[in-house]
Amino acid sequence: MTATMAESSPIRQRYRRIWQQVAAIPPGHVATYGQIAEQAGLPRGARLVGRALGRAPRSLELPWHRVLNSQGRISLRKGGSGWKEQTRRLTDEGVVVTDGRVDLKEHRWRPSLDELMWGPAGMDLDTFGEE
DNA sequence: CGTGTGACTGACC
DNA sequence: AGGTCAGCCACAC
Repeated sequence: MTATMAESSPIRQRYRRIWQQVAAIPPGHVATYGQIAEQAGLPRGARLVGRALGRAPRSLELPWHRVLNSQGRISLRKGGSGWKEQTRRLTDEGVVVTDGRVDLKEHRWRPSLDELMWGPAGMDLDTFGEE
């Protein structure tokens, strides 16, 4: 009972919606915390996105490195291991990163209406838990 | 239950 | 461009 309640708690559902949106960011593109929050139906939930990423199960293998702040900058501690890892992952998929900063005008993901409503074709929603 | 703390943001200066 | 600040919301103490 207790476990079931925790699994379907409101906050847990919000996390799953956030994880789904992050998983939908195409390689070579980026999104902002605020953008992911909005697409997940959580306006003003940018901080929650950061928290959700930190709590995401490793098994989901989320492309967390494609999420940047509103200025297109990496939000992890500059120069830290996470910062370097994010820079490397982005660079590896063709995103130009200059001193922890990405040009949103060039790399920002702009989902189509269909993607916003149904998610990218072929995405397995079951991975994120029951809905 | 009050306080402080962030993988945040937009408004101001 | 760079610094402050008040909202923001879940969470740790």
